[in-house]
Amino acid sequence: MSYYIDVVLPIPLERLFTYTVTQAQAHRLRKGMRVAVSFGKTRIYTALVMDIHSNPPQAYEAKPIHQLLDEVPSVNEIQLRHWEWIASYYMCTLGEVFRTAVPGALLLESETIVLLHADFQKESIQLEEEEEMVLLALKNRGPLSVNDISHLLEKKTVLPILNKLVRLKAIMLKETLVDQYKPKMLRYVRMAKSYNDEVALEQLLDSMKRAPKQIQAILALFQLQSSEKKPVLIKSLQKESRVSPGVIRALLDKGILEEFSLRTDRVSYSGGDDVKDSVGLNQGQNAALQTMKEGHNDGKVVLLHGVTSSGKTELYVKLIEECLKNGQQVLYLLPEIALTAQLIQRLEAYFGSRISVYHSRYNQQERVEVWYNVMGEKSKAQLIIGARSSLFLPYSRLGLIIVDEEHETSFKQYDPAPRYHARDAAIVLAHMHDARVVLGSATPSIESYYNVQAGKYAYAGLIRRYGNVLMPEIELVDLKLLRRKKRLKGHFSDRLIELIHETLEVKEQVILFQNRRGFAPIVECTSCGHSPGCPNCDVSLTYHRHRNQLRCHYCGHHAELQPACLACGNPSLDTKGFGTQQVEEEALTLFPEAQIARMDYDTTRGKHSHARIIQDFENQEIDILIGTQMLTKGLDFRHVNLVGIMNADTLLNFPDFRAHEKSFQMMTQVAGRAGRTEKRGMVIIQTYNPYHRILQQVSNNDYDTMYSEQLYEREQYHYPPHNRIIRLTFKHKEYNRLNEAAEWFTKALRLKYRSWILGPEYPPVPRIRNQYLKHVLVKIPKNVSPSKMKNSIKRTEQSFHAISQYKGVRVIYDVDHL
DNA sequence: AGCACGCCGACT
DNA sequence: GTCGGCGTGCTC
Repeated sequence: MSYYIDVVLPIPLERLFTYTVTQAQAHRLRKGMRVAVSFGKTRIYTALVMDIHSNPPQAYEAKPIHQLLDEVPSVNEIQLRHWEWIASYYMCTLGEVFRTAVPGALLLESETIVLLHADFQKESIQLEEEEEMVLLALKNRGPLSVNDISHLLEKKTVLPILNKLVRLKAIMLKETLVDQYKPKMLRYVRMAKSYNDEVALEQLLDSMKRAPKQIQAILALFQLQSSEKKPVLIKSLQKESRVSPGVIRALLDKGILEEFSLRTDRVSYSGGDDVKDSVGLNQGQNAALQTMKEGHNDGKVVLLHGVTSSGKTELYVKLIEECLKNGQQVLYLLPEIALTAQLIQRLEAYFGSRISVYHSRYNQQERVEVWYNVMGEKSKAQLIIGARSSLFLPYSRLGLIIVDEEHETSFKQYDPAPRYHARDAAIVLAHMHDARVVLGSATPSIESYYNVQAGKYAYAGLIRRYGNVLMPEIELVDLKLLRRKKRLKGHFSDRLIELIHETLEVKEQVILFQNRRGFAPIVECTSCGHSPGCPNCDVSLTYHRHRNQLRCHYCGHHAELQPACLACGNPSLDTKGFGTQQVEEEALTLFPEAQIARMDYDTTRGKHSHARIIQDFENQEIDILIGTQMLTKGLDFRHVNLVGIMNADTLLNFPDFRAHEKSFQMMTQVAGRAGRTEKRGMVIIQTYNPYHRILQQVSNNDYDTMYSEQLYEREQYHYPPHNRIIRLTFKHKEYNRLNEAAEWFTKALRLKYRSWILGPEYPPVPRIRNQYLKHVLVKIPKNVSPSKMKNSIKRTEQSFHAISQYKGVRVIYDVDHL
């Protein structure tokens, strides 16, 4: 009997692929194990076994697999079911989910290695210069990768040359798997076995009378062994015995000591184990906890709606505690890596060594370690804190998922596929584990609140700040009025300046929020109106002052700022709009004594720069912190008493049906940074439109009115949460072809769904990296099942791609687009 | 996604 | 005349 396996490959292909395996392999293989398979002419991929059977494929001959990569499954059944749900719900392939879910280091790929052919007679053949270079390099440096050779010859396409050399039997090509994961090994020492009994040891020491340093080292080793009761690191022996490395080397060479290596974890908790019990809760918290538990007992997702600084974390701690006690795993999802540092610090106090962190700034090796620790149900990975990708770890006994700041849009992956929403995918995952879910926010998403109203989710509220600290006082400042009265200094109203002075005087801190980065987004010629744009993307370039540069935020293109307008030649360029940089400069002149720092995308590129700014601000080495969205993300600063929102209108005027919801959330969140201790904080919102509904709702902290007004509008226009949406993006480098293609697709959809299809429309930036874009928005009617509608769209795509002119047009699906 | 095969412009 | 561009199709 022959055996076959169906595997999924980490590439965007719809189908599974079938390979043959031997009987022995078939018996060892199980669903979820990795195998290396050759795919196509040259490549070797890591594939995942989905099925083992003995039905030979009809239309082709299956290839044998290259090798097994696992003894036990790397991916469990629940994960696979979860992946399948993601692939079907978010309209992507299982392979794309596979690629995103598994740490890169577990996905071995082949590399072509070039070797010299053993019995090649060089003299007999006349070779080209480049061919000679390759052979010489191979002779001198040994086997090389194709990449090395392309470096060597300083060109991209080297395969023709290599193929010719292969034909001449001068070289050979070999595919090798590169194992990317190397466990970190530490070097230890111990006495060689032969000296384990006392007699031998005494003899040894006697014989070493003339090597006092060596004796010193051996004695130190014994001392360390008895005091530490665990293997002794070579490093620590050296330090403890205070001998030179040579002495230990000599002992190792003589065979008196022997070296061994142990695998160690790169990521481990270094604090002590003196964790504390969770604190008592106040009355409001207790009531909320009770409600949450009832909700969970009804099998519902719980939305915890707690105003900023109301002590949501303590409630999470209680729930986590309970779960860990039952030996279950807990996942704590955060929207941004930026938040983790502060949160980890807080949670480590309770859960110490049971915490593992997982996010994209971790390197591959670290991620694999967390993966295996979760898989092995290790206690050090019982509580996972991470960004959305930590959803994919191999949990086997998940008891609780907390989605903190659930309203944050960064939970949705935008590019590449799978374009999943971590909050929603977490709820599905929890369901598969029969685990509980808490969604926490001070400003819940309309979607989640809607689910509460619909009775799908349970609701728990915390309306008071912890320690009865008052909610900040919010004051709207009318910029229009002030401008007329000439009471504006740059972008600062006199009221804001006054309050900043007051705050600085009492040594409190100020946060200024400006929702734009760069010095001035656009440069414009005042005589002809021309504004320099990006050559690859249809967008104006942004002016960055520190390098006197114009940059494109989409493709990274940059150019020097020209002294004169390129269109009309007049030296009349002017900057329009303003960003954090300009606010910073104005602040520097207005408040020369204050320490001022800026935090935005530009100042936080480095790995730790972000953490450093936060740290400095916490330590009150910074008085005024100016920043963008980053500042809204749940950071907890104790000495901030004034928050200034420089211009609320840039938020409100965003052309998007969620703009008002987002503005409310963002302003409420920034406002919440003010006054977290006894003193009541102050928030100044500067606007040209102080009677805007949303601004009124922000200043009255009136979530409910905001919700019902927004919901009403969304219902009118059939937007989420009332109707689900899918956004289709068409992409091609030819303008006309793209237009025709998008038109064709939209017409086909309209035949069936008529008014539920919007577009096609150009996005705000209609060309990125020389590719034209067009959007179509599909609203799913209430009486149509989303999965049916998705299938129908996919079928339309098939007919679409069968048309030869449209073959090269890419179609991208974004289900539940934000 | 890669990669090979296959057909048209600028050049040793 | 070739080298090399990327359009098209296939991968068990």
